[in-house]
Amino acid sequence: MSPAKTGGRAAAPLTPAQRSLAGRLPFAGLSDAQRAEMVRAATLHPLRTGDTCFAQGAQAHRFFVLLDGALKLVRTTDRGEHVVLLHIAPAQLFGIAAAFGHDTHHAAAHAVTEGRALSWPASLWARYIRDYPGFNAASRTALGSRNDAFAGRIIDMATLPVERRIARAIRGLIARYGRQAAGGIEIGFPITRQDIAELTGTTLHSVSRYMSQWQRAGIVENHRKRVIVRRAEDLPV
Amino acid sequence: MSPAKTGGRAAAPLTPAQRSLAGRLPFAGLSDAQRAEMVRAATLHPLRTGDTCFAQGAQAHRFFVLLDGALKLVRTTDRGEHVVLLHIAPAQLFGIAAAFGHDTHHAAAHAVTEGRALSWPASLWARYIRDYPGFNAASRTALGSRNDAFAGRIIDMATLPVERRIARAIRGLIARYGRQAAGGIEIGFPITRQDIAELTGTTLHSVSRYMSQWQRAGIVENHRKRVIVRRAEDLPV
DNA sequence: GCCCAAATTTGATCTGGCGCAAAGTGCGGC
DNA sequence: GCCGCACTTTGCGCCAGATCAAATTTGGGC
Repeated sequence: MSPAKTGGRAAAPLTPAQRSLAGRLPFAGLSDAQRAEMVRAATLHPLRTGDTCFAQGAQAHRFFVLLDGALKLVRTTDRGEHVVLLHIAPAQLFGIAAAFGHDTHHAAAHAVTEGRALSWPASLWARYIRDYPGFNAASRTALGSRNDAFAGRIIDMATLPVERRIARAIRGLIARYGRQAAGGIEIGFPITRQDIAELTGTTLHSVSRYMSQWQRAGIVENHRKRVIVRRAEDLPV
Repeated sequence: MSPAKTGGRAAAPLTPAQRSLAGRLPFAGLSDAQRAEMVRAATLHPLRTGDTCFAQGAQAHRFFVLLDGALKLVRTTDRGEHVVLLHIAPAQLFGIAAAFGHDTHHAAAHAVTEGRALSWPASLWARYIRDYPGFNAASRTALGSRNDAFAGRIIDMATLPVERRIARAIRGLIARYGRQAAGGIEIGFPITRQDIAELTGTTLHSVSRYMSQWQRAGIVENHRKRVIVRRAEDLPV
């Protein structure tokens, strides 16, 4: 009945920084003691743009939650091609090889903005799943929404021509990471044409071509590593 | 402490048929009483080839486990194109909209062989997840392996030419549903060129062309709705 | 054993988008 | 403020694979 029995004796009170983190754990239904326990077990990772949280193929020693910022999960093929599988938004779990029954990470995690993440030793995964319903639910949500996203990607790649795939990818990024900008909504982190190509399974050339076309039509505004969408409703389909 | 309190009074003993089903529930760590309870709550669905377990967009009243046979999950786009998202093998959960937080099924489930499935009311999902660790684990496994499969598909579609996608799809089907046949291993259910096209995001014409090529090279043997692989190691990459 | 619908094969043509090449351009660093 | 690099744009030729069109095969139903 008492899950917070990690140490026999009473734990030291949380520092103010830890207390702040405890309040930001995106797991519902945890008691204060449980939040405290999780924060004590966690490591805080400040992330700068471009940082690698973990590499593809690395031992999955830890699993993560993103607190702030954004990152991308990238899988590299044996022939060196990069595919962006997913972008991670704050409050989402990532690096959860344990959930797939893997002992290595099958993709690399790269920060695309500065931000912060928390991580825990993989050995705690099963315990949190078992003892903390909110954590169990969060892990399930993570898997469920990834499934949705992946299924959508498969449909898109199987049925849509490149132009519309790019349009949908940009719409998706705007929906999840959009922020107000002069004259429209912009994707909330620096993103290159190459990145968009890796996200849509095409080449940076095609991405550039279609986006230039849209810019001429006044639908988007292109800058180096920035995309501002002026009229999302006019992006193809 | 006593989870099997569904009815106040003692439940009737299981019929032999029910007892047999109870033994086949693919959830580890259930007590006999729990197995009995699940079987009593379940509906048995005999499936004939071509049967629809549920349609895309239907209310997700129930979730399922496949006992025997095989089925495919198909999503149809707004423009009427079919994409095969996944094949389901025995012991796998499917129709688990609840796991994604959906209240409708986002794909149709069609039997590709005769077989049997069990289903439960969706209202029991949360209870089983909470009370039956083996069920919780199975649901997690289902989501995890789907994630893996989907991620693989995305990588393939983003980086491989059609011929190699078809080859990989056939390899995958052989690995999961292969059975001994005269002169090689065959895919364990009837499958058309069109089906393979919907599984690889291409056209039946391209599938037919490449498979004919492989047949001329003695790598496969093609029949109507049947594929026998003679030398899997010679399928492209 | 015949008939027919469904599945498959194959040919001919067309084109979206890739590969290659080269010229522009914005931006961080010094 | 200038330099250089990374990112971006654009043109051009080409080809994998889609589309269009038909002929051919297959096996189940009667």
